[in-house]
Amino acid sequence: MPRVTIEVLAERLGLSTASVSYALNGLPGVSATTRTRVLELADELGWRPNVGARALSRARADAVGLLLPRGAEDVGAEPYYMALLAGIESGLAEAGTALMLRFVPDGADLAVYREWHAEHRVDGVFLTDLRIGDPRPALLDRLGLPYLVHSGHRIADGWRFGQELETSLLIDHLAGLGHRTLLHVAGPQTLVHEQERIQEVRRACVAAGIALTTVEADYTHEGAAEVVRAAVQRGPDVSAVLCGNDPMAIGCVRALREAGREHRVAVVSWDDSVLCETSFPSITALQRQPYETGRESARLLLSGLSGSWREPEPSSARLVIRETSVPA
Amino acid sequence: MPRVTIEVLAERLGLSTASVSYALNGLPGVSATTRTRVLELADELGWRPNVGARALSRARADAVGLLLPRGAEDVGAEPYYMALLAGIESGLAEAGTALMLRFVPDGADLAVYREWHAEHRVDGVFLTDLRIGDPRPALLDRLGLPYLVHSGHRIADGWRFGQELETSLLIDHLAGLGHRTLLHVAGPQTLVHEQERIQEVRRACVAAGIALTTVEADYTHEGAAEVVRAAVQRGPDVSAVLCGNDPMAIGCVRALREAGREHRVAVVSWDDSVLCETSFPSITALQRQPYETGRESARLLLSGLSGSWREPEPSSARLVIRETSVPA
DNA sequence: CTGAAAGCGCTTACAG
DNA sequence: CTGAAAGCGCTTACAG
Repeated sequence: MPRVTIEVLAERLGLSTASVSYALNGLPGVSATTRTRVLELADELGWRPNVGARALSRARADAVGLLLPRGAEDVGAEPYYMALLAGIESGLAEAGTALMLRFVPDGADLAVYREWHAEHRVDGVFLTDLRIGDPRPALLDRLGLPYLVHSGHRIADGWRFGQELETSLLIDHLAGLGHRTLLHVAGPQTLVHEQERIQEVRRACVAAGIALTTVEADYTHEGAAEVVRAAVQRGPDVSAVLCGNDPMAIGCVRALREAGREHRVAVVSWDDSVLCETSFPSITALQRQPYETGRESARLLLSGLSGSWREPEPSSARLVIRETSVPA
Repeated sequence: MPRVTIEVLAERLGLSTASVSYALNGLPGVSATTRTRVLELADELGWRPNVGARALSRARADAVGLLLPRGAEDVGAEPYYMALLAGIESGLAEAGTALMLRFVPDGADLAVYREWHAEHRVDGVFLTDLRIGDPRPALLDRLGLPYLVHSGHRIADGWRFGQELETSLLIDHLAGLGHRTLLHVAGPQTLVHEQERIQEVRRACVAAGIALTTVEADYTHEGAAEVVRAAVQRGPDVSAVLCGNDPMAIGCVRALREAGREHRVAVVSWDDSVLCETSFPSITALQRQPYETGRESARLLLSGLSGSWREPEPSSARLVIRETSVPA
C-alpha cells in the first residue's frame, strides 16, 4: 500500500504541507475548520509521522536509553529489574517516547553512551546502580546528554537515595519483634546506595538499641548463603538478618536451614518478589513498587527533557510481613 | 560541540559528500586511499551516522520490535523472559540493530504493530506466546511487516515448536526413576506451544507406559498450587508432576508440602531459573538456554530482514537434576 | 574514480 | 490564515 505522508494529505485537501504539519501538531497557523479536516483525513488514512523524518527535522530522537550493566544471568535473577523496566516503558509510552534497551558487559557502557549520542539515538538516559566514583555522570555532562539517576536526587557533591523511610520500616519491624542482634547482609559496597544503606541501618540500630554486624555480599544467593553460614558458625546467637535483595534473602534462608534455624531466625529482604513470596518459609520483604517507581522515573526524565526537572515523588514502600517475621 | 556530519568530513577532505558516503559504507566508487582517509578522519572525529537521517534515506529503521503481552507482574515472575530479552538484544546489537520494547495490555498489541509500521519504527518484529487463532500473523502479513515466531518454525497451516526432544528429556527422566503415574500441569491451552506439549507428553507417556493426567493452570504459582492440591486430594497416589514453567513448579512444591509429600513426589519443571535452583527442595528443570535461543532468534529475524530466512538451529535443552528427582 | 543534484518526510522561519 | 522554500543528514542514480 502507498505510504501516507503529509504530502498525500496536503494534496487530497488542496493545502500546503506546511498547513498540514501545523494542523497535525496543534500549532497556530491554521483555521479550526482546516485543522479538523486535516485531523479527520489523517485519522481515516491512518497517517502517523515517519519517526526518522521527524527526528531529523526536529533534531530529537523521541527515545531514551537504558543500559543494564550486569550479566544477563544476574539481571534475570532479580525480578525487580523486569518490573522496573515495564514501569519505565509504560511511563515513556504515554508520552510517545521509545525505550532503547541494551545489556552491556562491564566497562562497555561509556562507549554505548558516546555512540547513542553521536547517532542521535536517544534524547536522554536512565542511570541505575550508581557506583562510587562512577564515570558516567561526568561523561554525560560532557556530552550534554540529559540523564536521570533512578531513585536518586542530586545533592551538592553527588547523589542521595533517600532510604531513611525504608530503613526504619525494616529496622522498626525487627525491633518490634524484640530482636537486639542484627546481621546486615549488604550488597556490593561499590554501589552508592548500598553505602548509604549501611549508614542508615547503623543509625537506626543505634536508635533502636540493636547490636549490628555488617557483611558484604554480591547480590547472589550463593554469596549470601556463604556469608550467613560463616556468621552463624562464628556467633550462633544471630537472631535476625537483613538482606539487601531477594536472591540474597533466599540464600540466607538456605544457610539457616542447613543450621536447622530457618524457623528461629528472622529474615527481612530489601526487595520483594515472587522469590520471597514462594520461599519456604516465606520471607518478609519491602515492597518497593518497582513498576510504579519506574513510571515515576520515566515522567521525571521526560520533564527534564522538556526543560524543567520536576521534583521526585516520595517513595511509597511498604513492608509485607511473612513467615520469617519470627519474634526474638 | 559541533555535530560531525558527512558534510564536515567532506569539507575537511576536499571531497563530495557522495564519496564520503561511499567510503563509509564500503561501497565501490572510491579509491582505496580515499576510503582510508575518510575512515581515518571519521574515526578521529567520532563520526557516527545520524540514525534519523539514515532511516529516512534508506527507508529502514534498523530496529525491530518486541511486545511483551502479559502484565508486568507475570512477566517479572518468570526469569525466562529477562534472559530471553537479554539474548535477543545481544544478538541484535551485534548487527547494529536496536530493540524496541513495549509492554502492552491484552488486546492493545495489534494497534501497536500498526503504529510501528506506519511510523517506520521497526523493520520487523518478534512474536512470542502464539495463541490459537492468533490474529497477529495475519495482520503482519497484511502490513508486510516481517516477523519471527520465537522458537517456532512454519508448517503448512501454522507453526510448530519442535518440543519432542524436550518432552523426552523430561518423560524419560521420570520413567527412569520408576514413575508410572504422572500429573502434567500444563500452561494455558490458548497457547499453541502448550497444546503441542500436551500431545507430545501424551505420546511419550504412552511409549513409556506412564498413566497420565493433564490439568491446566495459568502459569502462576497460586494457580498451580490449587490444581495440585485438588489432584492430591482426589488421588493421593500421584507420584510425579510435570509443570509447564518454574513459578508453577514452585506452587506445586508448596501444595505437596502442605500434604507432607514434598520429598516423596517427583517434580520437574519445563523452565529452569533461580526459582527452581533455590527452592526447597530444589527442583529438577529443563535448562532451555533462553539467552542463547534469544540470540538465535535475533540472528534469524535479521537474516529474514536481509532477504533470506535461515533455518533455525536445533534447540539444545538439557535437564538439570535436583532434589525433586526422587524415585517412585 | 569523483561530483552535482535530487530525494527521503518531516518542520519552521518567512512572505504574503 | 496560508503557501513556497529551505533545511535536517544521509543515500543513490546519473553524468562526467
